[in-house]
Amino acid sequence: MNYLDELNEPQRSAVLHKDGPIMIIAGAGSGKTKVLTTRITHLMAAHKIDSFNILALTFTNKAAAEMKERVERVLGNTEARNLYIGTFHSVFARILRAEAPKLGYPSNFTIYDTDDAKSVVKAVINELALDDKQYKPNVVYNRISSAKNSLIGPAEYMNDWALQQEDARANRSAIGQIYDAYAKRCFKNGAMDFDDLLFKMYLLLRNFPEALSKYQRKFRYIMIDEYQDTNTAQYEIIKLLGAMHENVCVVGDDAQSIYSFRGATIENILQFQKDYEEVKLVKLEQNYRSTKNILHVANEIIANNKGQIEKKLFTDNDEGEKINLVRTMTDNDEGKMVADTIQEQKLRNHYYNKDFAILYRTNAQSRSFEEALRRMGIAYRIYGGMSFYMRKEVKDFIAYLRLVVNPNDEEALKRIINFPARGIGKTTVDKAILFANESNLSMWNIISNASRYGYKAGTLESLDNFVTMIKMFQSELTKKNAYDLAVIVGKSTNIVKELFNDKTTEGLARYENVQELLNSIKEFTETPMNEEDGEVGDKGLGAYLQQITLLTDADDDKGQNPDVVKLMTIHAAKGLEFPVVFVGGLEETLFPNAMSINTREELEEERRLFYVAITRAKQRLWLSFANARYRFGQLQQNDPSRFLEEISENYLDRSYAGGAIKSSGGMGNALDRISRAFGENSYKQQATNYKKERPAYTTPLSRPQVKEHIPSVDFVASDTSNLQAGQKVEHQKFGFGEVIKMEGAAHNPIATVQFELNGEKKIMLNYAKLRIIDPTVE
DNA sequence: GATTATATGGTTTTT
DNA sequence: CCATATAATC
Repeated sequence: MNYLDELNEPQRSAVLHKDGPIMIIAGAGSGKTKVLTTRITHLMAAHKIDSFNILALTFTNKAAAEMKERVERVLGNTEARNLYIGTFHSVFARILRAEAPKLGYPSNFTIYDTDDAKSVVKAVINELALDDKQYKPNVVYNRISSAKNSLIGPAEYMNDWALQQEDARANRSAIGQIYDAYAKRCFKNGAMDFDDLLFKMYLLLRNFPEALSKYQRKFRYIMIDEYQDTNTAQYEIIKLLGAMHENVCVVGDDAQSIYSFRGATIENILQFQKDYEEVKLVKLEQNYRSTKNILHVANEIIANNKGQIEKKLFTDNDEGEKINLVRTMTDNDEGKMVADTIQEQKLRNHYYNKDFAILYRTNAQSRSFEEALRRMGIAYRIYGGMSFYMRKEVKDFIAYLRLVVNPNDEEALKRIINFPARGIGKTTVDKAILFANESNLSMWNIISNASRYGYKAGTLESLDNFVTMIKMFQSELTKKNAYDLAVIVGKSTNIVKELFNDKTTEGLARYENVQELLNSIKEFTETPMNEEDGEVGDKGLGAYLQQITLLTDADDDKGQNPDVVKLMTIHAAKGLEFPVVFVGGLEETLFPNAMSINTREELEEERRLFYVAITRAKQRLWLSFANARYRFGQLQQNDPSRFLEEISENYLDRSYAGGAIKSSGGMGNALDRISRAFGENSYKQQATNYKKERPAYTTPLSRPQVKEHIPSVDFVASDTSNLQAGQKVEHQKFGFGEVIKMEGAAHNPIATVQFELNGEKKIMLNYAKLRIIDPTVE
């Protein structure tokens, strides 16, 4: 049991606590995952608790996978496979799938992602003949979502006086009606949205005592990660599940609560102690992650929030360096500064790409970082934003698969009934939807009996062909695995062929995405699963679809280059750590965000977010802000973030001008003077606020003027040993061009290239990277 | 009914 | 700036 030796005192007491409720307040970097995994291990190894009886819920698949892996490693056997470790959503989806009939749902129900759900909301709003300017689908969806997260159903919503008042004041009193129609539509479609996975789980446990007792008996030990981010629905479910054994262990940090917009409430932490007679409380306050400087600044920031659970984070780690604070002129300069600095740090301190993370408040900020990194040839990966499964071509393909599994899935049907174009247009579809609503049948039901509904002969034929095709797929459902069936779908619908024939760059990318999708389906069918007795642990399409919607692109790193700089929002970075962290965009209106400065609660959440960002860093931390940045396509001036003023000056190093150019008197100043002369505002700002400050970081002028060229996404250096005159090439900086002549010795070949943007250049092939565009020369 | 041109409006964060 | 929605045209 030597795993216990690696723990400090409070950690060990948390692990050794076996029965009864326990709450662990775990500061940033205090080893909370270690405690959770060790506790699971200990329950199994020392107390002989059956792995089937342990439930651990996390917020991300990644966290779940990591926990499982760590338990497995310590245990040294495959017992960990039987643990129920997963996200709230995926674990509940799995349970709901088994129990769906109780709720009147088919067990192959579809899971609607946010896009699908909003589209249903929109359709419902139109059908109710409401104005979508007044009832913006986004707004309505958010209200429905938060109602569900508070366990308020349509009927309760319409009877809730406060909610009705609120909606009436906003001139949106029909939201309850929309909610009702939306819920009914989802039910008819055999679909649940993300929030339903929680809401229906709650209803299952509340309304079906035998189901409740079944899962209460099964989950003798329950562990909850990131407890500060649970919402009412999650809280009530945990309470129900844990009521029999009361072996509930929650781990959280009130200082890192950043999901209140999703209904999370810190109240759950305070409430937890009141729910049980005696709750053991453990505080983990030793930080093993960051330097003293970084931790000090983090503590300093968070101290500005009122009403926290008292704790004092400390570390035995080194002092470390001061925190770098860099001002740049624009968001593009900020990107360049970060890229330059990464380059420099790699050389100076021997970091790899994977040691760096660039964090930001909003997804839109990734652009300038991305461009700068690409220009410097630094490998990177953006997490979040548009995920793979949200891309149009991928969603279209998946819509076919969804329809095959669940023909009542109207969203899927609408998506592909005329894709690729097969002469079933808007009029036809609208008519079908109308019939469907009138008769309370599914749209699929209408079109598969189209002859009864008075369609014209031509339309009827198109519909029949479509229905026949889908039915053909369905007949293969039980005979073929997910991959084989997907291949048939791809072939019969012509999707793959059509994309293949599209030779534009985007078309190529789309084709590759669909291929990647097929690969992932193949991988799914070939990977053995750890399904439990009796459950539908099959390799069919239904099983595949069930998991896919709950994946985010942060979850699959497989097959990707592991040595990359990581870019993500601060929200997405929660729970992660990196040797070197850049936090960009520390400006008023951006961070804190303009949407979140109206109440103390909102502002404090922004501050916690900043706290989370800082505490991701292990060794070095850069904070940056730009005088001006593009927003909505327009240059916008911003003041530096108020949070920066909360850091004491002696922990900051403002001298850092970024990358190779430490400019205290050279280029930067000159450029600064120029920009002052140009922009009155920036001048004023500098004169008032930044007298003492270093010049803003700007791109050095010393390099020859090169017309901007952003390398292609797929830029890879080609083998140029046989390069010949006449071939077309791409250079990372100079852009596209044609080789005019070859010269130089064999060991040092030189190509003269005529570039479209930058004229004739001599390129030494031993050093330059060229991508050959057409390898064949006539 | 399909394809193309123009308008509009939206960025906070996510399972 | 970008993506999607609507209008205009074939």
